[in-house]
Amino acid sequence: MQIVSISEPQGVSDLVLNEDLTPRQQEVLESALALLVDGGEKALTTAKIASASNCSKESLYKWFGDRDGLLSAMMAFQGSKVGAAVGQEDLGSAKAFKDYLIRFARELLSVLAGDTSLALNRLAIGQASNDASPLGPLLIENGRGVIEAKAVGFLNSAAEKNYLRFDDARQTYHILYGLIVRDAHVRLLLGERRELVMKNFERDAQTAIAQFYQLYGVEE
Amino acid sequence: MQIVSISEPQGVSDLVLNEDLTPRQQEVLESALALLVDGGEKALTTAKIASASNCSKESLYKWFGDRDGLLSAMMAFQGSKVGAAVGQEDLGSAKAFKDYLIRFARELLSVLAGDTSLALNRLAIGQASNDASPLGPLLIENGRGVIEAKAVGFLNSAAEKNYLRFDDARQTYHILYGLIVRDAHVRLLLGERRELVMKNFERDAQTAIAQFYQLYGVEE
DNA sequence: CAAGAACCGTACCGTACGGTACTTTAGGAG
DNA sequence: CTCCTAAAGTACCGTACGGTACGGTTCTTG
Repeated sequence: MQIVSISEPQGVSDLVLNEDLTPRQQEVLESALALLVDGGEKALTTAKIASASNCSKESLYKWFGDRDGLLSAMMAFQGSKVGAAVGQEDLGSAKAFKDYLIRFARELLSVLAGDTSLALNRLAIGQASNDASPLGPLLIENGRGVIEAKAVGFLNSAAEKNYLRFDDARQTYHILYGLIVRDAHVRLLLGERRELVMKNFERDAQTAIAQFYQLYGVEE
Repeated sequence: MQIVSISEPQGVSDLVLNEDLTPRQQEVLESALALLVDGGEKALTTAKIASASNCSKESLYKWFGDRDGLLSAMMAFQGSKVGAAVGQEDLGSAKAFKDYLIRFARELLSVLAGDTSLALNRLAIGQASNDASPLGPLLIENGRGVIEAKAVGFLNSAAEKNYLRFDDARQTYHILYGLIVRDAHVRLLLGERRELVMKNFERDAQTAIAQFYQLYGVEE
C-alpha cells in the first residue's frame, strides 16, 4: 500500500518511495531506526548502521544511494506504517462520535509522544535549514498529511450528520489539533521529560474534546 | 538584567550565564547567530565563526570552553533579549484587555516565526537526543519560560478583574497557546514555507482570542 | 555440479572538523 | 621605553565520518 499521496509528481517521490523494499532492506531500515531512536542523528553513521544490521556499507550505498537517501527511506518506511494508527471511526450516534474523537485525541498524543516519531521529527527538523533536504516535506506528507486527511474526512461526515457546525474542515482540524496538542509536541522535541509534559493522556484528551465541542458542537 | 530564573541552582546556570559578556564577545555571538540562521548547525563550525567575526579560535575556546559552551552562550545571549518582546499589558477595561490579548497573540506568532527563533529551536531540537545537552532546557527557560510567566501573570490579573474565569492559570495559558499556535510552529521548524503556514497573522490572532473568550470569557 | 550474482566484512582514502600550540601584533601600566 | 597581557592569524594534530574497493562466502539458477 502506497501511503504517500500523488499530489506532487516531482521532487519527493524520488527513487526511494516507488519500489518495494525487500525484507532484508526493511530489516536494515528497522535497525537504523532503532539506532536513531537512542542516540540521535550523530549516532546514525553508515558504519554503525551496517554493523548493527550485519550488512555491508557497500550494500547500503547500493540500495539507498547515499546517506541522505537512506534517511529518506527511513522516513518513508516509517510513514508506511502510520496508516492503521487511528482505528475506524464510528459515526453511529452523536455520543459514539464524541467518544471516537476522544480516542482520536488520545491516539494522536500517544503517536506524537512516541520515541520513533520524536526521533524522526528531530532528524527532519535538524536538516530543515538545508533547503535541499527532502526530509521535512516527507515527514509532513507521511505523518501529518495522512492524519489530517483522515480527520478532515470524519469532520465533514460529522457536519453532515449535524453533530458539529463549522465553515472549513481543514481550518477546524487545526483548531482541534491545537486544543489537543498545545505546546506538548515542541516541548517533547526539546527533550522535556514525557511525564512532565503529559501528566494525563486521558484527562487531556477529554478536556480538549469538551472544549472543541464548546466551540463547534451543535446545541441539543 | 538576569533573565534566567534561579529555579535550578545546579545544571543550567553554569559558567556561561553568570558573568557579563564583553562587547567583543557579544559581537562574536551575534555573528555566530547570523551564521546559524542561514546555514543551520552544519554551517556553524568553530573555524567559520572565528573567521566570520575576525576572532581567533583560541579566543573562542578561552571564552566559551568548547563548542557546546559556545552554543549555550548563544542561547542565553539571544534569550537575554526576549524580555521586552511583548509590550506592557493594559487591563484598564475588558475591551482593552482583549485587545492586549490579540496583540499578545500576534506577537507570539511573529516571535515563533522569526528566523533566529527557528534556527535556535532547530539547534536545540537537533541536540535533544543527547541527554547531556543543556540546550533544550536552556531554550525552554529562556524562551517559553519567560513568556509563560508573563502570561500567567496577566491571566491571573484578568481573572481578578473578572474579565475571565478559569481554575488554573498555567493550564489555561497552555490552551491559549494551543489556540494561537496550533501546529504552525512545528511546521515551520520542519521547513514549510512561512507564507503557507501563516497566511494571515492578524486574522489568526483574532480568531484564536475570540475562541479563547468563548471558552473562558465571562458573560456580560 | 558449475557459473554467476548478491552480499558480508574489512580495509582503505580523502576530507572536514574540534581542539591545541605557536608566532605576531596591538595596547596598557609602570 | 619596556614589559606584559590579550588576542588575531595560522599552522598543526587526531579523529571520525562518508564513500569506495576488494576478497571471501553464501545463495540462486541452469
